[in-house]
Amino acid sequence: MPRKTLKKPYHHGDLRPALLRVVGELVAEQGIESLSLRECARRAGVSWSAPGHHFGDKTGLLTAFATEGFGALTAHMEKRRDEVSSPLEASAAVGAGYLEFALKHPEYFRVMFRAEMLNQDDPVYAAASARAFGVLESSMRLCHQSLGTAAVDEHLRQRCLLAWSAVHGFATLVLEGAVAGIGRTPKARLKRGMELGREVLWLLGPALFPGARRA
Amino acid sequence: MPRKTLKKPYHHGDLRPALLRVVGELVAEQGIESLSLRECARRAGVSWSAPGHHFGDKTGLLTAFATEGFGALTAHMEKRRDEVSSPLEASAAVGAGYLEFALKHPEYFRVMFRAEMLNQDDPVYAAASARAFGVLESSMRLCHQSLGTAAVDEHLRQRCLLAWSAVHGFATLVLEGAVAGIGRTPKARLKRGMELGREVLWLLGPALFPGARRA
DNA sequence: ATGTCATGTTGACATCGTCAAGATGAGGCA
DNA sequence: TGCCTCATCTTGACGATGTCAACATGACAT
Repeated sequence: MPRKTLKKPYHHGDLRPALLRVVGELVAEQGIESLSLRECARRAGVSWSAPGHHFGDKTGLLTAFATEGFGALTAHMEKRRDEVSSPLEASAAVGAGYLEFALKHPEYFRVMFRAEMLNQDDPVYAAASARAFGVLESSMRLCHQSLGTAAVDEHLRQRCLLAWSAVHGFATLVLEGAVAGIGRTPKARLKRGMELGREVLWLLGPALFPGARRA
Repeated sequence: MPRKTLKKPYHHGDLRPALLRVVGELVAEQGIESLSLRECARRAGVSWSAPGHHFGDKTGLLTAFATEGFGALTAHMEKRRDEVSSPLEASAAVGAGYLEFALKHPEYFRVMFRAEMLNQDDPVYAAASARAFGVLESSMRLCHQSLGTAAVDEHLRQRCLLAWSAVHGFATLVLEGAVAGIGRTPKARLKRGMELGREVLWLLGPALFPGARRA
């Protein structure tokens, strides 16, 4: 069976992934608020209620898209982590990777944390988001072990939460246009956001790794 | 003319503030996504398109509501700041006040930063949000001056951004249900969120005030 | 070949945001 | 007082949306 035919066949053949791709396109082009199931269906070349059969409802579609986003975020952080050698560099790379992903793929990032539009009880979603947080946590634990600073840090969870909060908050504020002097185009946001972000997050060092000397 | 009459008069008499109050109620009860102008109008006891005459469109209404929220946030942080004596306590109080406001008034907080639903070019909105950030910035500047640590800190802006990012990120993650072990009811979120938040934000000390010794 | 069932379509309905046109009445001005 | 003006509110209308039920198609197993 051909993947693409000129005469449109009754069955799309690959609708589910196609719809997820379309969601990304539309959110990137026009934002989330104006996203509609019918427009997704139109762009996918399919009738207006076809998405319902694959995702149940709008919440289901966005939950699936967010889940995909968490997978991509996890992969991106792991990739950045594996590009450096020392555990301390790895932690920094994971944090920078988180920010980089948010600024490079705002269409994912903006959906991933919009609880009201998602079904957070979906076990696949929950697992994907937990895995992403796990990358951050494991890199920090490894860092503390390697540094010898409190191999069992009673505050490890708090430090992870602090790191996550800082990087997530910075990304959110930049994406929502709350940080002055960044620019509004995605390109400007990525460039200036990463520059400023590295400076800001670098200051976190003494809070996250109290025992380590500054590099 | 009586403020409230049993027979509803043709003119509401106080519709603008009434609608803003209704927005807060509805967002608190049912979230933002399901908020509709028509339901606001219904609850205000007014016809479905009356809001348009006061706020233009939905974006205008939400922008006005968000502006009100920034005013309330500013007042709350200033109140908490003025309850303590030392500059360092004041900075901590401002940060805790930010978090407390977010958890106590999620109906405001969730709207205030939803850029896509707002008209960020509105000068009143921009001024209100700038004033809120100003409270945080001035308290930190005062703190550094008082501590004598780099009366002119070249990294002051970055440190402000770090503080803002951390407290904003933590509040956001808690509100979006991303932090495990907090609970989902507003009451539980407020209690556990503030407890955990104080612990987490406390760790920021060395990053924000490198010269100061821990209290 | 036959039947089953996932996949996709069509029709219908309530609701929504927004605009234009009309109704109401409070307050200024004679 | 009587009239006029204009901000305020109502009503009517329109296209768009999410969701459901009923129906059509055709891939695949038997």
